[in-house]
Amino acid sequence: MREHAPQCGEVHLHADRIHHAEDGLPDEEELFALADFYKIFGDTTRVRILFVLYETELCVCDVARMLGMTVSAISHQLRILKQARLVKFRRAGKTVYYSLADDHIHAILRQGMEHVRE
Amino acid sequence: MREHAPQCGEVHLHADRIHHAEDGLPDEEELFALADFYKIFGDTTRVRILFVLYETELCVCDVARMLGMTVSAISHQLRILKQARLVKFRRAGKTVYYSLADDHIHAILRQGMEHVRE
DNA sequence: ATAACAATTGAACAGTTGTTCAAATGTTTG
DNA sequence: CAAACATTTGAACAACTGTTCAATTGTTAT
Repeated sequence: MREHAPQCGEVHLHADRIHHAEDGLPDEEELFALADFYKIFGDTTRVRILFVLYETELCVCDVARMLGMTVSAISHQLRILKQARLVKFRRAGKTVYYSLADDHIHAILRQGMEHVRE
Repeated sequence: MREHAPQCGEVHLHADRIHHAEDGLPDEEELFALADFYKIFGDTTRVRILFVLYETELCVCDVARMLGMTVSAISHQLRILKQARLVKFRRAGKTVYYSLADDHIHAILRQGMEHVRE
């Protein structure tokens, strides 16, 4: 990244277009944040976790059993979801219950699903 | 994946919750499609490309110059975006012009940006 | 046909990511 | 305090991803 870029011969012709395209561009920081946000949803395990949490809170063990995966694998992914503030948790004795962080997340999942179903 | 899952002692207590959570679950195929869809947006280069195409069509060379990357790298990513039907293209002589596939994509980008800006 | 240029493609490489396994926390109960 | 259980954590490994480089395709002009 950030090497000196090549030049096609039509720089002059496209100059106005390039200016136009550059005007409304979100800054780099925002684009990074956006990509990072999408990255979280871009894994099947994480999406599956989010959907089993759609209706109700569940403990790590239950999620693991429902998805047919190890508790460790789920815990690792829940940590990522937690850091991204997509899920929240509460401790009740030995067990930890996870749930979607807020209704905003429900909305995002619903929209995503609608888009896929077209 | 798909190994035999562990069991926490509280199976009985959580049984109803699990059933509830399982009911509305989208099938595996849809979840895969959803994750794949998000995966595309989960890369900084691709998101940057989509945003420079937000206002106007551009040729590969212009995109490369605007993002300070090689034509080859951009072309590879455009292929992915093309396969995912996020961009379309038209050929005009030697140059190939890319643009967002339809207004739906504009909407998705707008929404994503709003979410990041909170 | 040949040269020149835009774009695409494939292989290789480095960096990242998700799962597993083993060990460690934290919490409750005897 | 020790035992039992749910969860977390770290290291290691395999699989995947994005970029680079070199070679190729496709188009136009001479």
